[in-house]
Amino acid sequence: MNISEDTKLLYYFKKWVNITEPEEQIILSSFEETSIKKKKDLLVPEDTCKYIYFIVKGCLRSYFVDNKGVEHIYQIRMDNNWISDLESFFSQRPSKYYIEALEDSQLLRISFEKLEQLYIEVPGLERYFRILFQKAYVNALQRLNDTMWESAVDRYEIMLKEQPDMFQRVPLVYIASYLGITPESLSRIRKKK
Amino acid sequence: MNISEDTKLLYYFKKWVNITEPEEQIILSSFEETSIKKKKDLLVPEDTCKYIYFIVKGCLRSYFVDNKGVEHIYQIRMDNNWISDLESFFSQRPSKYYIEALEDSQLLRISFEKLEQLYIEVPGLERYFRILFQKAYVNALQRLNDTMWESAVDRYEIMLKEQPDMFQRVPLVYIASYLGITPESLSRIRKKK
DNA sequence: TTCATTTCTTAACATAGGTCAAGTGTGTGA
DNA sequence: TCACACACTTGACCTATGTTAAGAAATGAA
Repeated sequence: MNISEDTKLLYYFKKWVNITEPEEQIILSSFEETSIKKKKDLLVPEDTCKYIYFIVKGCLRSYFVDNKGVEHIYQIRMDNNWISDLESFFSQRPSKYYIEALEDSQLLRISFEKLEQLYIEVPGLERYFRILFQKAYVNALQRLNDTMWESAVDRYEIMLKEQPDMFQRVPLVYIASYLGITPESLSRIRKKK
Repeated sequence: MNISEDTKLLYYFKKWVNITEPEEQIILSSFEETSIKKKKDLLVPEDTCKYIYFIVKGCLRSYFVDNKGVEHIYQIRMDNNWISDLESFFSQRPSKYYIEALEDSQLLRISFEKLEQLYIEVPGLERYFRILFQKAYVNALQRLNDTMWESAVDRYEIMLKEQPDMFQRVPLVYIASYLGITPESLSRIRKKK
């Protein structure tokens, strides 16, 4: 693992919990470096999600395909975020989702078994992930409220304000799906500005 | 704290983590019993949410009021579930939400400070809440997907199947709002059956 | 540099669900 | 036990967004 990658990961852990020197080594040895090319899948339906991934650099989406064959994106994640199918990962049962790279991406991954072991060896990480999921849950509820009660126009503007970088790196088709609308609608919304 | 209440709370902790005898005592002494009458508020906007509540028995909703004065319910919780405004609780900043009792309810509450202390005294609880938030997050994403991609009819049917008890105890106006539709639409959906 | 593919836009039309307004029951507090 | 608020329904009409279909613009591989 090179310097920039491990300092990045540890930096994000240390933002929320104290990690000792020896713990740092245990953590670093539990993660594996991996990379994935644009348009390749990290996970496909029916496979069990074996890892949680920290995105060192890159961009990925997770989506499912409904019974009419339409793709529905529920997450787009970029640098310094985590991506996985937690439902499959924690139950260790087959996933319903795809995770696909939208850019060539560098990742750090940890397996289910290693993470369980790490929680025991470095109790601070249990705290880190408690806080991470807590925040993720609060964000998901906020996004749920927006989806239920804000118009497509307002959701677009919220996203434009809160994640402007996505509009630089992600095709609008995907952003439309993430917003819960069609590409045609997004196009109309953008035209009105 | 009476026997049925404390066994209930500990039962739910023990479902996911090991708790020793002395730890049980620490936990029980950190929670306070409280109760609330139907239609009373546990939390109102601008107040900081001081507690997380475990619902021993009862039913509560949390909602916000938009700038047109319309109420939007984002959670309805009944027996053996937790309720709070986590955003306000964890940041200890003013809330945007109401939490209101839909039935006379018995609760166990723990304050922010006590919980932080408890995480240190009983590390297993850090694990318990990590797992709790993890599951809550996965559920919130599932609900988000349903809201974005399923029709109102399908969402109604999913809810009818997964939370049939709510239909026995909660007025349809509130269920409609929770589903993200108007009471009129819910009425029409039910008529078609 | 060119062709093919992907991405984005536009327009005409369709529809789910919202809005407004007017009911009918029904439970509960005076 | 009366009345009044609350819960729910119904109908007419409206609007945001979806659907279908076509083509323009941008991107990238040969």
